[in-house]
Amino acid sequence: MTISLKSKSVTADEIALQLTEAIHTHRLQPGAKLREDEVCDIFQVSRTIVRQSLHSLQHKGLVTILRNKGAFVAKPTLKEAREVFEARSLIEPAMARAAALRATPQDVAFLEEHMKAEKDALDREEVGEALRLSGDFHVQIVRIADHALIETLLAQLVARSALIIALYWRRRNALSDSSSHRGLVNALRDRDADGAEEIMKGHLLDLLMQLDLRDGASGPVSLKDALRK
Amino acid sequence: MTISLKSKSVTADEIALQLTEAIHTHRLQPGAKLREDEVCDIFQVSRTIVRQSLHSLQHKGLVTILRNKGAFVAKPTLKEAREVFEARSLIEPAMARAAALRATPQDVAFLEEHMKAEKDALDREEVGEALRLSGDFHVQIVRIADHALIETLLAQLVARSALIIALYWRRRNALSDSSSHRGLVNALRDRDADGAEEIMKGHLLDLLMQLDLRDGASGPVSLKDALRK
DNA sequence: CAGGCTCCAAATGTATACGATTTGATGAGC
DNA sequence: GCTCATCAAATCGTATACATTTGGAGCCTG
Repeated sequence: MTISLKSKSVTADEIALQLTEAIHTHRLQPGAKLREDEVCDIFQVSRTIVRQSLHSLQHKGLVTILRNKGAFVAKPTLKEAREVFEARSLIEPAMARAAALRATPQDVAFLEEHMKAEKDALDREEVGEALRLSGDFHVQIVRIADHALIETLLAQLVARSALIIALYWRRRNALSDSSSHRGLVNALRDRDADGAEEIMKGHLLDLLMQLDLRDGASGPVSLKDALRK
Repeated sequence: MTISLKSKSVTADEIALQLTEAIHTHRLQPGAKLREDEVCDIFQVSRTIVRQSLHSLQHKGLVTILRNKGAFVAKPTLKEAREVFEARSLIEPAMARAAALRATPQDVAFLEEHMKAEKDALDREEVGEALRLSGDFHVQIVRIADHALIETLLAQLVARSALIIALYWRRRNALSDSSSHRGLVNALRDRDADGAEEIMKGHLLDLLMQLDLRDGASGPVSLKDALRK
């Protein structure tokens, strides 16, 4: 979190992070164009850096780059959306099980704090922050399971999930149903591997079931406005 | 293989492909340094393009880039190696099941051809090509399962697997044990979902069991020699 | 002679300049 | 009035020049 004071040193990662946040909080909607020069002006860096950011986000699946056309916030199809949650369903239950077998009291305390922060964000009606924390909860489970590769991998899937929620979610407030997270923390505390696995499995199935076919298209957004806070 | 004759039109992807092949065939060993200028000379392109390639390979997990230090062929730790195969064990059995339910006669014929090509490569003692085909077989299963996201994902894991084999394999020729692949194709042909899933599970477990703790370090290799064919 | 310091060459990081492609508008022709 | 060719502005792709960092050679010093 050390943000350099020298204004010149805005790194590609920082730009990617801010763009990611804008996407997660729906200030940047799927399909929005990300013109290189515009991003340059906003962050006061050269196109070299901006291009690094955009390519990085493309790898994470948040941005689609079309040669000679430009970069756009990714707009997952319904099939891609299902695939993301199917992939998570393959991975996360096993991670929940492993986490239950490894979780220390410190880990459980950390998750408790995490859930509290999520609830607070919801109470303050900071939906974007709540969404981010809700996704990060799943990543933290994998961290406790001590599986660095899948942690990286799931972070990407979670990032895409936020995008998908923007497009295909039936009822936005459904994500505030934190009973599954509560149950998971309890299972981890009790070293209940089977329980943790089952809860995670059901939780992800719930999420998948709430995907909807409605057309998620909506008007474009000014990039500059989206990044202003 | 095809080194473009028009010196101007070597793309970043082509360079990444050739480097990947050199890594897979162990002509470039884990830890080898990839100096930007050197790669520039070899392919006659600017550093811009080379940097794109190296970053792309970093994302795939084949190359590690250290800031202000340079790019190196990745050298997975034993833990990372195990994680790769654990991740595959979570994903691939389910894909084998899905593939068994969807495989057309054309798909089965394609896999038969694929296995034959692999056997031919082994007969010709083209170990690198055989290794590549053996890995690609797994990716093709996912393609048949019609899961684009996991197909991309597994392709990366398979690429890393080749690296791991270079470092941690107990007996190189073990990969020539193609009976599991044979069994998989049969299961797909017979629409035997349970069988396909079980075979894949066992196959990956076999692979994991053959990882060895021996130190995989070895001397550096000349980059130019590694790319000459 | 060991230790460390300065300075320089080499390699990477970043910005800018130039060229190629796309796009949207304009206007001629049907 | 509509269609299509043409062109200019906008935008992206690539190469190159400049800045920064690193690692080590060589020298000084204790």
